[in-house]
Amino acid sequence: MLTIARIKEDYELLASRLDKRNKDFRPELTAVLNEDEKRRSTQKQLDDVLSESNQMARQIGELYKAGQPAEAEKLKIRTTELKEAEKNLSLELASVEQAIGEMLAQIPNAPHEVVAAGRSAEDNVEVLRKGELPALANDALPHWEIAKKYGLIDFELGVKVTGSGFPVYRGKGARLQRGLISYFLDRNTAAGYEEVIPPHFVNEDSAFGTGQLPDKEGQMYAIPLDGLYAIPTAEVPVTNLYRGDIVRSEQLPIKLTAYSPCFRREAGSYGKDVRGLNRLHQFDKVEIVAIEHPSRSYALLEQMVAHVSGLLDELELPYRVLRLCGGDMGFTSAMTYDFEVWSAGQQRWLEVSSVSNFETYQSNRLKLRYKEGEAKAELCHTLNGSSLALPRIVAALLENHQSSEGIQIPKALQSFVGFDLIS
RNA sequence: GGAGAGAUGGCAGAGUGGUCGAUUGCGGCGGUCUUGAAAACCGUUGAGGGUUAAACCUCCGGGGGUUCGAAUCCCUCUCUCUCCGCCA
Repeated sequence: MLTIARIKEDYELLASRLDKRNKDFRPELTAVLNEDEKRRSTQKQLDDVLSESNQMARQIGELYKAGQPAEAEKLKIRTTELKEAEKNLSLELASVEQAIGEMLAQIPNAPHEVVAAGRSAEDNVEVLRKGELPALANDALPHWEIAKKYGLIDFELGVKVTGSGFPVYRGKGARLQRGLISYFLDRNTAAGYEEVIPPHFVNEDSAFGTGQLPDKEGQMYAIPLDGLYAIPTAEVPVTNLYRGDIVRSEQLPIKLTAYSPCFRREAGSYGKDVRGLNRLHQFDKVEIVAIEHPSRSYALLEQMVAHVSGLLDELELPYRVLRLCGGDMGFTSAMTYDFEVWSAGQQRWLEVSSVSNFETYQSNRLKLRYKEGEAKAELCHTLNGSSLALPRIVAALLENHQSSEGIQIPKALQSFVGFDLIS
């Protein structure tokens, strides 16, 4: 969430940045400030009442000690009034605070200065394009046909066991998954990310901390009996490792990487976009998460983008990098780069990674701060990105690297999967 | 799943109704001493709200209650530990 202090100080700047999202948030921002005025005055009234109560309690104690219970009883009449006032003011304060919280939750992050204003994916800015689009034979297949032909993935079996969107990987298909996960993790740790294995379920506090709750509740699988949610991405448990912490500035940046299965309900998805591996309810992903000092977070974002680019280079996949426009960016992000690989069998671009800087939007919810010297604790910046999401990478590998001999495995991957050809 | 114990500041650990936001130790920071370091000694050291600054208010796992007054008493939830049972 945005902080009230920042809304107050940088009102016009924030409002104009938010304009990039193609909506005027001035009414919302103003409402928050008004409500905050109310909060402060209520708080003040309550504090005064509490202050008087504390004084009276002290006096009463002293009177009892001095053997003057009659005097003490007299004072108690006033404390009864104070208690009533305290009760009312507390309720009022709680409701004002709740209102502020709900209002702030409705306001997305303010896009960074360089982010283009825009309405939809049409307005995204391509910042990099790399690799040759392969010229495939006329009988080239989409990945779901290839997966079937070589017995790599069984979608029907997944339907029987669980439901659609839960594929079963077999043989070299399964081995390819495992190899890719190892490959990504090794490359990430070599780049300075600490490997972690997080829980695959999180509690409500964690889901709120990274912004899945309340807005995306319907997108997560829930286990109401235990108050848990299946993670939609490792970002959630990994970022929440530091929820509520105050780290010392020397510890920054904190860089973490984690493999996890990801679970998404994808309610409302249908059609050719969800064919094969394009969109699944369960998929594997290796994530990178970073916590950084505000002054260096954008430099780190660029590093993360370069790192992910390096992976795609090694996988010999043609790709492009887009800086999302305000209208296409996620609710919590200040700047996002999307990576799309070319799917030769489908003749379309597939998103395989999204690398974002959330600035203080997440850390404000997480109460994740750093302390520099003796200065007051300040909010950290949080970043994350996929490095990488497996299914569409697999789709692109199968489609782009197909030939009459079979599927050629890129050199960088061969030692991880243990073979160089699927045939 | 059954029985018991517990949850206090970065850590350890006092505190069982009235100047307790909290004794003390360790750690951290600053200083004295030293060529430098260690040791010793002195000082300092939680977070949030609020204020020009102060005053002031809140926080002793979460929530509720008793009381003029709660870290301390009661209820409840969560979590941790010990023992038993079960088990990858």
